[in-house]
Amino acid sequence: MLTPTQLCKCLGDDIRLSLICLLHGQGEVCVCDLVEAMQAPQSTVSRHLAQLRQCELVVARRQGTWMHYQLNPALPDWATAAIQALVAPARASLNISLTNTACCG
Amino acid sequence: MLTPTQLCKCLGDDIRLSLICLLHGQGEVCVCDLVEAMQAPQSTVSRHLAQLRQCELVVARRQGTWMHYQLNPALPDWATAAIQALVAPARASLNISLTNTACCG
DNA sequence: CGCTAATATCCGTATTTCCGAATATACGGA
DNA sequence: TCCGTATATTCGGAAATACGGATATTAGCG
Repeated sequence: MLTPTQLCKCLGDDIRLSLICLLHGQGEVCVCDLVEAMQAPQSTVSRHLAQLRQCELVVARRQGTWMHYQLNPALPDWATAAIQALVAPARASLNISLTNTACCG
Repeated sequence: MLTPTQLCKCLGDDIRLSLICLLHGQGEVCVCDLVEAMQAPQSTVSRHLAQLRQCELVVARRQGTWMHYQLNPALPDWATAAIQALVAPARASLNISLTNTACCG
């Protein structure tokens, strides 16, 4: 079960916090869009996504060869509240933008 | 200036998160009480306090040989909100208790 | 000044985390 | 069944972080 320390550890990294920002309020986003937005190697993004999955911050759905990620809609309230508080200032300080290329269906 | 990533890094450690919980809603607490509550070596607690000071999450006031710590009352709103969201579940998962021995004035 | 108490800092070591190229896996289509 | 695309995992090494005993600093007191 997710603990506050684990949540903070997950969010205490620029790449992971950026991913959370990209997903927040966006519904599902596919990995290729995340990789492009992050300007980081695919393996790096994938590794961080795995970590977010492991903590159950995000959930993934496979559609053919594509994976669609979204924030776990079943997060505990305190986690949702913490993320909510952080997303806006994180977007500002990390320069987040998602150019929805919709590379996939 | 405090960034969301930095805040999360600070809170992403059991000892530091515990210290924040001990200070939250408590006004000033002196180091000896914190060391006792944490059941950790003094140098370890002091090192983590220094880190929290560096990020300006806490502020310290000297009174004679004692140091009194408290949450920085001038934190940005988003940081206050995030901490607020985390403190209750953190107290539960970390088993926090402050036996106010008031070792010092 | 010398002594003691409270706290901070140093420093060598152990542990954790991060990176990204290479490789593996899963899937759809020919 | 073989191929190409999308994504995940592996792995060795680099970098960051944590630890705690020893030591330094600061203050009060006689």
